[in-house]
Amino acid sequence: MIQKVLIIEDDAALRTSIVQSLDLEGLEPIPTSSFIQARRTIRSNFKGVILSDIKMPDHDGFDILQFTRNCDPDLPVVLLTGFSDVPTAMRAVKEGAYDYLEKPCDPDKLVDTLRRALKHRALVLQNRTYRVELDKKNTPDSDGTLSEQMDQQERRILEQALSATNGNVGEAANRLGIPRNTLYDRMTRHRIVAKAFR
Amino acid sequence: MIQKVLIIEDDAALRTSIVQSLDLEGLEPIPTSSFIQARRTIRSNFKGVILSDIKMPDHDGFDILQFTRNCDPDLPVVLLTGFSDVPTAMRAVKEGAYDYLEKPCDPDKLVDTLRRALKHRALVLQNRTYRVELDKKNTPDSDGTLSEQMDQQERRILEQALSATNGNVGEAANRLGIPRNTLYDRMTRHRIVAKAFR
DNA sequence: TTGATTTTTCCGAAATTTCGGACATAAACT
DNA sequence: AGTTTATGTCCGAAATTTCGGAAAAATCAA
Repeated sequence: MIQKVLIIEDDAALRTSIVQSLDLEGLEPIPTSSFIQARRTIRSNFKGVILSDIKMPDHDGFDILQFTRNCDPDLPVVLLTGFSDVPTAMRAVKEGAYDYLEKPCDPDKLVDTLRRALKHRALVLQNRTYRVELDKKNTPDSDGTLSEQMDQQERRILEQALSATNGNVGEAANRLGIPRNTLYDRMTRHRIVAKAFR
Repeated sequence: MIQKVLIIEDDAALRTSIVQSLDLEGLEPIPTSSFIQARRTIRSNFKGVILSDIKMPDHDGFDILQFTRNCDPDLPVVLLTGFSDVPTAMRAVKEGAYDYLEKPCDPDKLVDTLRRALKHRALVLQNRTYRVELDKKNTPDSDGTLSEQMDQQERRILEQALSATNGNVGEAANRLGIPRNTLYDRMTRHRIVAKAFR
């Protein structure tokens, strides 16, 4: 399970306190004190979420939000907002922030929210890998000579049968419903050796 | 995008108010006044989320939570909790509720939370369909004689080439790099007729 | 209908593949 | 060393596939 939390918070005391809360709950805090510092960690395949103060000396939450969304629109950003800043935070959510928390915040609530965000992130990432897997399975058609395509397929089947039988040629031949010799013929044609599957 | 929200709330006034808020935001509220009534809607492939009062005359939120989790552990349940009941709600979250809201609740916050839950649900459902798709693509291997598997593959390639050329056998043969006659041979073997692709 | 064009089938020789059997080799076990 | 077991190669007859040429059938246009 992914559980990194990139923290962007200039107030050192609050930062340490958050780190402690997360550590206690088995999450992996990555504390930073500024957007500049955090920047290089924000990537499209970052295996975690972002927790950022919404108001900081050099940058505000919207910068971070924009940068992050540009980098990966499905990377959750949770904002920490001061007492009177709730409307701003709500606006930020409308613009794509995942959630917000009011600043003197209950550690439990913080962790709950982050876990939700992390689960969301995990789902998105898994979704992506599934998608590329499916693409891989769908594309291999449509090009190459018939004999080339058939050769490839034959090679795949042979390799699969061999690895299923742990490199035992005789048994693989049985499974494939062909005599042992024929399998050897085909293996020779494909330059496959059983040894590679043991 | 999925956007159903199964509402379980015995207080009619509050229920209507919630329905209005959701309607306004383009969600699809399904109002019910009791667990019994809501029960039949809760299924493992329900394309939405559940919003339930945590405390009601006949049942409490934990019943609903348990029933729902039993039915589909990835079906988000958002609980509505009274003013003094926050600790209970937090416990419910630990036990698998998706989130909770304190009862005199801001419609915006309500909708934000539900949207998060819906997004979560959408991801889970899409994930599942991807998974079965992948299974479908992965399983057709590994069984059947080699010649059977090759036949299937050949048939697929042939049909694909033919449909790509709109049923023109000559052109299909060109693409496949074999003489027309050979393609006819193979088509005959597979009982494929070009006419079917025009 | 007639003639031209395309699609499909038929034929048969050449090429390729199959597969049983024999054999050489290597590793594992007694 | 001797036995067993599995790998990998070679041979050659039988079976299957390929593919050019030609004939048959279908389609189309005038």
